Amino acid sequence: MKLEGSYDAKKVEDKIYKLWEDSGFFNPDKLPKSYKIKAKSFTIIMPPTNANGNIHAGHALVMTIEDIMTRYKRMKGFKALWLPGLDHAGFETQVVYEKKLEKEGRSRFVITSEELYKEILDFTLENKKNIESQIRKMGASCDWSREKFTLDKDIVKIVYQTFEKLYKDGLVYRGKKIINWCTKHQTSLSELETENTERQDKLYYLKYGPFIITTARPETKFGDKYVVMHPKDKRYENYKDGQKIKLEWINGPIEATVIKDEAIDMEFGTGAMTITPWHDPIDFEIAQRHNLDKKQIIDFQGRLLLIAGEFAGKKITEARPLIVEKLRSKGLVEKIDENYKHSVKTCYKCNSLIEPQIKDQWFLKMEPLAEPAIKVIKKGRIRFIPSHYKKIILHWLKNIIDWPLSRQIVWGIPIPSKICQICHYVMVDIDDKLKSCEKCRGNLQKDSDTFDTWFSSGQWPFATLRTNSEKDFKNFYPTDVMETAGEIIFFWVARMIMLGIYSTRKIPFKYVYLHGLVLDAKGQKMSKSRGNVINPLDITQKYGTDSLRIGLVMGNTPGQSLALDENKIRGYRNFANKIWNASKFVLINTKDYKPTVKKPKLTAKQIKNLKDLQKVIKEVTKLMDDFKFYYAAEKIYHYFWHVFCDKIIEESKPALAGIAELRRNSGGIAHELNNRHATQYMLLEMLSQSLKLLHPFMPFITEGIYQQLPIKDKKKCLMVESWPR
RNA sequence: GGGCGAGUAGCUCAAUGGCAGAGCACACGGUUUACAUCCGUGGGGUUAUAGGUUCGAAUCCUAUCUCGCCCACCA
Repeated sequence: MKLEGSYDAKKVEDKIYKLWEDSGFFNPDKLPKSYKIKAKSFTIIMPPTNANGNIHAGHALVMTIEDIMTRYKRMKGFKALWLPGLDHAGFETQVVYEKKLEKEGRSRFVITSEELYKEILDFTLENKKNIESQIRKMGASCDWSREKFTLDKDIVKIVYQTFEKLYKDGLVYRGKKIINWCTKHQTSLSELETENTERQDKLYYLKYGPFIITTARPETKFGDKYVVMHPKDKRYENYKDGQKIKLEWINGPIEATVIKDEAIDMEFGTGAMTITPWHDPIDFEIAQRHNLDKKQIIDFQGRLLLIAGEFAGKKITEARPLIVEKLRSKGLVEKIDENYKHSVKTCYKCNSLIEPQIKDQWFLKMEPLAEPAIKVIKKGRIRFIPSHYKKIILHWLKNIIDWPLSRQIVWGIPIPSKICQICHYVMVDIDDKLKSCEKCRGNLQKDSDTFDTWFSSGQWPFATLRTNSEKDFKNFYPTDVMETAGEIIFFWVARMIMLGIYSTRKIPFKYVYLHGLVLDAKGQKMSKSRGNVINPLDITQKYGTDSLRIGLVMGNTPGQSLALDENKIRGYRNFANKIWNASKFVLINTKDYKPTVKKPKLTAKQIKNLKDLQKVIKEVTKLMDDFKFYYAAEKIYHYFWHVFCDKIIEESKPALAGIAELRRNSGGIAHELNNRHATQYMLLEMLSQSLKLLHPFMPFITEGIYQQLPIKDKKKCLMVESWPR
C-alpha cells in the first residue's frame, strides 16, 4: 500500500482484513508470545446475528462497539476472544420467510412441514454466508475458528440437556394454560412477543338475568355461565357465592352460577361480570381459583365453534354485529358506550389481535430461576451500562411470569418430548430412544412444536464455549462483556443470566453494555415502510468502513439512541483523509530516518510535546476502561487533528527543511541536523502512538499506515501492538 | 395507573459539584512546498420553568411543563 493522493478505503480494506485473518491473531490462542505472559482473558460473545437478511445499521453498531472493546483489550495484552455466531432466529425468520412465500403467492399451510423446514434452512444458510462476509466488511476481529450457529448439532445437544435438567428439577412442566395465540401466524407467543395497542371500541352493557354485565367482546359470551362480583360489594350482598340463577341468554335459557372473587373491580361498570375462561387470562385465573368449567368458543383460526349455534363457523369480526343485533332483538342490550378506550394485545410482528386460547404446552417456571439472578444483580456482580438498566431488569425479574416455551412453527429446534396416544402421558426424550409409553406401553407421538428461539439463545454464552471445548469454557467463562441492544434486555439478557446461572452456577458475564437504537438523520426510527432505512454497507462503500465506525461511536452514549447522519460520516471520511495526509507528510520527511539509531537528544519543547501526548494517552485509557468510547474517540480525534496536525507538524516544518534553508537560519549545522533527527523521532513517535490509540476505532487505515512506518521493533500487525502507556 | 430516559449553540451531542465544550452548519479571510476531504479568524448560551441545598449548580434536592420509551389483567 502506497501513501499517495487521498485515502481510498475501497482499495485497502479487503487486503487488510485478509492480512489480519491470515495472521491468526483473531484467535487468542495464536497471539504472539508476548501476549501469553499476561494470561488473563477477555471474552465477548457476539450476539448471534439473525441469518435472515442483510446486516442493518444496528448490527454495524454492534460490530463496531464490540470490535473496539476487543481490539483495545487485545492491545492491552489480554487473551481477547470475540466469539462470532449466527442465529436461526426461529419465529423472526419464519415470519420473514412467510412474507417471501406470500409474495410468491404461496402459503406455509399448504406445504408439508418437512419441505417448509428444508426451504427455510436453505434460505437461512444462504443468508448466513452473506452475513459472515458483511461482518468481515465491518472489520470485526472475531475468531472465526470458533464460530457457532444456533442449529449446530452440539449446540442443540446442550439445549436439550438443559431442557432435560430443568424437567428433572421440576422447573419445566406441561400445562393446559392460557396462552397468547396469533391467529395469523398460527402459534402461541410469550408476553414479550405481544404488544399493547390503545383502541377505541364499544362497551356493551347487557342484561344477564337480574344483573347488568359489561363486555367489549359480545361474541365470546355464548358459554358464559358464571357471573362474578366482589365479595364486599353491598349491591350484591343478597346473592350468595354458588347461588344458581335461571335466566334467558343469547341462544336460550341457561342456569348461571354466582361467584364471589376479589379480582373484581367494584368501580368498573356495574361491578358484575360474566367470565370466559378459555379466552381471557383474568377469567381463566378466576376459573382456576374456583374450579370452574372452561369452554372453548373460538377455534384457532378465529372462527366461532358449534356452541355459537347459528353463528358457528363465522369469523369473530363478522359475527359481532350480528350477535349484538340478536341480543338487542331479545331485549338484552341495556346500553352501549361508544367511546370505550382500552388496550388490546396484538402480535408484535403482524399487529393482528391476539386471541387468548387454552393450549397444552411446555412452560418454564421462572420464579426459582429469577431469584438467584436478582441476587447477583443486586450485589452488583453483574454491572449494567448505563446503570439505570439495573432497575429496569430487577423490576421485570421480580414480577416474572412463567415462560411458554412451545411454538407451533417448524423453523426452530424441535422440542424433544413425546406424548402417549393412549394415556397422554408426556415424556422428555432427548436422545430419541423411547419407543413406547413408560406407563401404559401405548404408542408415542413426537411433539411437533419447536422451542421459542430465545430458549436456545438464552444459553448462548456457555453453549458456544462448551461446544468449542471444555478448555475454552474454563478459560473464557464467565465472559466479560455482553454488549447488545437495550431493546432485548428481557428477551435475551435476563434469560441468559437466569439460564446461565442455572446451568453453570456462575454468572455468564460481568458487564452488560446496552446500546440504543440507530435512527435516521432526522431521529426517526428506520423502517422499510417509511423508506428511511440506511444500509451500512452503502455507507461503507461510499466513505469507508473506518468513517462509518467512528461516526457510529462519536457522540453515542450507551443506552441512548443515535441519529445516523450521512453528513456526519462524510466528516469522518475527511478525518480519515487527514490521518492519511499527515502520515504521508511524516513518511516523506523521515525517508532518511534510521530506526536503529539511539534515541536522540530532544529539545525542551519536544519533551513537553511528548509529555502532552502522555497525558492524552492516560485520559483516553481511563475513558476506554470506563466504557466511554464516545468520549475517548473525541479526545483522540481532537488531539490528532488540532494538536498533532495543526500545531506539531506545522511547528516542525522549519526543522525538517533542507540544509540550504537551515544555513540561512544561522546556528550550527550539526545542531540543526540533530534537531532534524530529533524532530523526525518525535513525529514518528507521536504518529505511531496516535495510530495505536485510533486503531480500535479505525482499524483499517491505521493498520495500513502502520505497515509503512520506519520504526523499531515493529510487530507483524498494529492489531497486536501494545496499547501505549 | 406505575416506571425509565431526554430537554445545553441553528442541528447532533459532550461536560455530573469548580472558568459551559466539540463536530456539523454559518460569517470573514487565506493557492504557507501532507491535506480545499485543507488552513486561520469569528459570531452564536439566563443549560425547559420555578424554588431550594452549597463558598460555588447544567450537574444534587423538590415541584411543574414538553418529548420519547417501557411495564400493567378496567371486563
